[in-house]
Amino acid sequence: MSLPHAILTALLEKKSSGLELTRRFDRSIGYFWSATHQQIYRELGKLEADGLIRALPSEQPARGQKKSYEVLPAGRAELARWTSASQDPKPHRDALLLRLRAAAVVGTAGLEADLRRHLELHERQLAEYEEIEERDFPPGRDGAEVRLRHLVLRAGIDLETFWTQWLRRALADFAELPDGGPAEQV
Amino acid sequence: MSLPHAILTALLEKKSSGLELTRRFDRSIGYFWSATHQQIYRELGKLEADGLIRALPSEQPARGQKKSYEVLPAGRAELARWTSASQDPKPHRDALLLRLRAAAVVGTAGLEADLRRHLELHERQLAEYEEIEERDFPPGRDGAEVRLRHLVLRAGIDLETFWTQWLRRALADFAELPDGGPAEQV
DNA sequence: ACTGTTTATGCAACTAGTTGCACAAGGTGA
DNA sequence: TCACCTTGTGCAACTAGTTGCATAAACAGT
Repeated sequence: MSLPHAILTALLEKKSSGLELTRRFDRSIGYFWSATHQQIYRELGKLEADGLIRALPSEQPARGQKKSYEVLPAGRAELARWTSASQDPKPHRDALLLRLRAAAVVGTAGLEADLRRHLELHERQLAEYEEIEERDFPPGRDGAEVRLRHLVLRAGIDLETFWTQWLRRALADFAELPDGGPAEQV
Repeated sequence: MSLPHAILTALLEKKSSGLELTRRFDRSIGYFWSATHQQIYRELGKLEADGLIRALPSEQPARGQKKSYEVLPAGRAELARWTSASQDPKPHRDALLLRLRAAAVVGTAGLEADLRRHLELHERQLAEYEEIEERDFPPGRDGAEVRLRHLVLRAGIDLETFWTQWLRRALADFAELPDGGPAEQV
């Protein structure tokens, strides 16, 4: 139940249309809360109906016509409420770890190539984060807002660092395993 | 679409009833693929209908009567197929990171207490993983199956280590921030 | 006997996210 | 000027996961 809050945050950072939001979700917010454009448009409709945001009255709202939104005071209040409310962490689900556990019983055949592919994806993501860090967070004392955003980026960098290291270890382990793995014994 | 495969894996490790599966999801598989008992029973029904598992014919199947399942050859084949097939990583969603980003625009009031609570939860989880490692994976050369399972546990340990360190850094940063944060400026 | 608790199975309704597609406006090139 | 591509908005159906509750047997206490 956090997509509306992700949208409120993005809109507070900058008033945007649906498509602009979609683009920013692909680059920034979406790194830790992804959403498709269909979700975003649906949610914008709900948020507007609930009086948390409103469309900027600049242009006539027609299909194929850009429509920008801004956050209303009620929206900011709701976001502040949600941010400060205590929340339990949601259980994670990670298909790759599950597949490794499955490989322990049905064999590792074919898995190594995909581990390699995942390693590449995580390396690329890590490089992207590090570029953002270099560009947007040069060393030096910053205000609270910048430091908080930097903290979030650090989480992304450290997570990708973890994954690349773990995947490298996994691949090294695979190299020592008998070909095909446990399935041989079946 | 991985709950069926999580169940197949768990059943291959050990034939179980719905409740036994539920318990094991709470302790072990569930660390990276959680599921409620309702989900598990529903999925067991589907897997049986699809001919991937079957109920052990020992006892009469009545409500309130334990019913154990085992994996059929078709189920093992499907799990092997799924494990070796290439899969894209699913986009993550992390409410805590989103809240931090929101806090950058609406203020950090109330957030610190919850960060502290999350830190405690992750410390507890880390301790639990380390206990499991000590108990189930004593040092020494192991077979492929044990090494794969250890690798999965290492991922859990490293992830929890990341979170505890990141949260400690976040709390240290908070201590230096002006009280309440950016909301002050509003 | 009867009350309550634990173990065990399961259905139904709801919420959130995904996938596939449709529609409209404006620009580009043949 | 017609066919096609891009930009922008949006609906509908589907899939996966969550929440709330119902049912039944076994057992323990009184």
